[in-house]
Amino acid sequence: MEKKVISKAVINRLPRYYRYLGDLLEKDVVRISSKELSERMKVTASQIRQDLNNFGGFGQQGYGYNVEYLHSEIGKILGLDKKYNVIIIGAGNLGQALANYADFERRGFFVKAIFDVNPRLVGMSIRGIEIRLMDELEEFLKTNEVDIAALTLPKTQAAQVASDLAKWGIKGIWNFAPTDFNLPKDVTVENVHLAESLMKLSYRLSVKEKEQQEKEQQEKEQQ
Amino acid sequence: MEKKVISKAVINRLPRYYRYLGDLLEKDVVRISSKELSERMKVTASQIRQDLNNFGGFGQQGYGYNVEYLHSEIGKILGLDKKYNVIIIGAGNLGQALANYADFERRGFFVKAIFDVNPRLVGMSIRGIEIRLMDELEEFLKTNEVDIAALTLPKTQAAQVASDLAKWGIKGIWNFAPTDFNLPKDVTVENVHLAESLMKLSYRLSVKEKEQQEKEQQEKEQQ
DNA sequence: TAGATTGTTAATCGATTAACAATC
DNA sequence: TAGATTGTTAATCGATTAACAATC
Repeated sequence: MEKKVISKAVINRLPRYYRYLGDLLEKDVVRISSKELSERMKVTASQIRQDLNNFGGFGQQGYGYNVEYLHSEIGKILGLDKKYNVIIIGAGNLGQALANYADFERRGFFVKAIFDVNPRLVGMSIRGIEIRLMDELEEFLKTNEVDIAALTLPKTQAAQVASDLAKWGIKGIWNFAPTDFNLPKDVTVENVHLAESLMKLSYRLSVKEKEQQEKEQQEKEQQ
Repeated sequence: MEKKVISKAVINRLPRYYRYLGDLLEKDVVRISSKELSERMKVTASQIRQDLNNFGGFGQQGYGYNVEYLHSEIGKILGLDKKYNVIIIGAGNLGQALANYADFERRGFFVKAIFDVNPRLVGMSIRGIEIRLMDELEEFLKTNEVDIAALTLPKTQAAQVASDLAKWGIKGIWNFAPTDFNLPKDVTVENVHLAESLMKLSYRLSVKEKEQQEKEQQEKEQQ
């Protein structure tokens, strides 16, 4: 059996293809060629075709790709044809932001509960989703099938909670805490490190600033 | 002049080095070798040395790296030795979450104002940061030096606001809207696409599920 | 059929890893 | 000095791009 492992670079690009195809679908575009898509997405047509052919031949020679079909196929590849039960751990602003983001439901991600250590928040609910005390987490996981836990809590608590979650059978963690976990390899962790994203921005800003300064310096010297 | 362009892969790793070194610093670790760091970070020692030597020789043969010094040097490379004035556009949950995240200040990012189209929010303030009406944005940018605008608003409004910001001189955009912008190349955009991150997680979960199913299938056949 | 565009192989490019001389 | 570990060159590996035959 062809056990083809798809490279991480390809997988990182798939959601972006999915987004662009979804946008085209909304604009009622029926077909698109790799060339046309490449111009919109600012990648090479070659890369698009190469990427897609990791999963199968979705196009047709002389025609291109059917937008609706390709969108749906990439959705399947990304596992968006399934439903996921999600819990949010940490009812701070970020946790609440995720709970409020109804758009995730459209993709099949349903927030079932929010947990927090703060007893004052207990009983509150966001879009009908109840905030519960952390103490109830283990029991909740016994009686509810949960696919993904989003961790929006302080770094100090994150590691402990993550290993508890792994112990209690959670297989998917969407981690917003600025730390890496050491978990059994059957647990999949996807990190969102906001601080690191911001640092990449400041890196690029300061590189450009330096370039600007050097340019000005050169102009001065030429006088 | 050696105009060495640093590869994107290297830059993506820098904030993670910075985080690990910061953690070591908190634990009062004075020195670390590339080998030891590589074990903690689960990358090769070779990669660490190769990455760092893009920017200079920060280590010492036979000794390793001084944690405090290396941390500080990477901070400078990332532009964290400077201060950045930030505005947040979109006072929804995510915008408020960012405004409340005091930790950014520790890195030199200061939120100066929050803007929203909703007049009801105007006058409210978060951690002393005032929420203002979008109409005031242009004027605000004339009288305040703003380095970075965080865009936490709906996709429908994002593109227009982004091009306004570019027009009004903003050079750094931290974009949380699920869309790409087409801006002059002197504007640096760093994207945080949460939905895409979640899709990567569901991809990996569904690949593992498929593997699991195949395994069970094989076991059945062997009987 | 002629034209267009895919799927796929081959060539190129870049990034990672290995190896080791330099040196603290 | 001997041992350790860097900085850096060379080898390997993987990803991207180019090219084109296949085919709609």
